[in-house]
Amino acid sequence: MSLDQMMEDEDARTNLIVNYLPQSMSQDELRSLFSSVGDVESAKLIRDKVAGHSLGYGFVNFVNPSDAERAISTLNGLRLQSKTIKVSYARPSSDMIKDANLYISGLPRTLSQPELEDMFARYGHIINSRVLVDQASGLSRGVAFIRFDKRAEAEDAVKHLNGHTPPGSSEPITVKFAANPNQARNSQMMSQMYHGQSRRFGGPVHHQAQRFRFSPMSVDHMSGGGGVSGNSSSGWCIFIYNLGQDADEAILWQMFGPFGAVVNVKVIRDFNTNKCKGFGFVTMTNYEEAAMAIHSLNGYRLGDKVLQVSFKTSKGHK
DNA sequence: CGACGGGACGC
DNA sequence: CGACGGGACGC
Repeated sequence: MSLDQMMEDEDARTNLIVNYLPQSMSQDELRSLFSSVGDVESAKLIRDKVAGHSLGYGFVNFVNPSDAERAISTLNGLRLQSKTIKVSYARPSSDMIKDANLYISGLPRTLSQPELEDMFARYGHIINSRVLVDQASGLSRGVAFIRFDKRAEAEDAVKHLNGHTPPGSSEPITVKFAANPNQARNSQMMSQMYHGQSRRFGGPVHHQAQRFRFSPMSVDHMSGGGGVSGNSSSGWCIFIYNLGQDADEAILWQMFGPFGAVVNVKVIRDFNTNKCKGFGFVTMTNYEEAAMAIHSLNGYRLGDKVLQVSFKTSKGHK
């Protein structure tokens, strides 16, 4: 047996994962709480890598397995502020358990959480699941999350159940990997933050040096030809090509926000992998600001790629 | 060298 | 209800 395996076996009986911690709880407070049960070898609060705020969960490794066991029985379900914490054994660390959270939509509104798990259980070990309900009515929204133990199990579930119509239903369900919470939030809420951005992306500076790059419909070439999509009430839709696969909504806000009123941004991702397909859209309210953004950002180098930025062409056209 | 989306992402 | 994968004296 390897040293890694021995240590893993040790950890399996002493290392706990603690979920649903209150936002304000610090790593010291986490350690302190669990020290009331026994000697804590280590306590780690997981934080956002860049922003540094708590992600609401952490790991506590005890010295003695018996204390870890007691911590589960005495602290699991403890109410702290508005939260009820969950204390359970941490699975051995592995990259196979990462990114195993699925997002399911189009579910029958009558489907309960146990029934949902029954549908998915054959593809692997379910760590947790949740059916989202409408706040006002308390009724199912037909949307759920399921976290599998292993990513491969989740992949298997996507493969078999995406597009599948449950017995007694008329509608196929969608099963895909869940976006991470940061990603999901960016599409809403950030519509206020395009003020105060630095000149990192040029900003609405006049007479900026131009980079000449091919763009089928950049403002420079826009005279005759194909229909530029929607002005009207929705604003001006801009097509951004050559984004990297990890591009997110935040980067689009950051790039276009300085040029004016941005009403919407969207990174187009592969349905299953959630990786960017290389392009996205930004809608801006005012033509002049959209034109300035296109003029300035077409040819902009983002990471190792040179962006092509233009008004979106009409649907169905290349 | 690749090229234009589209329901819902946490009660 | 609610953010489940860090860091690890290594290449």
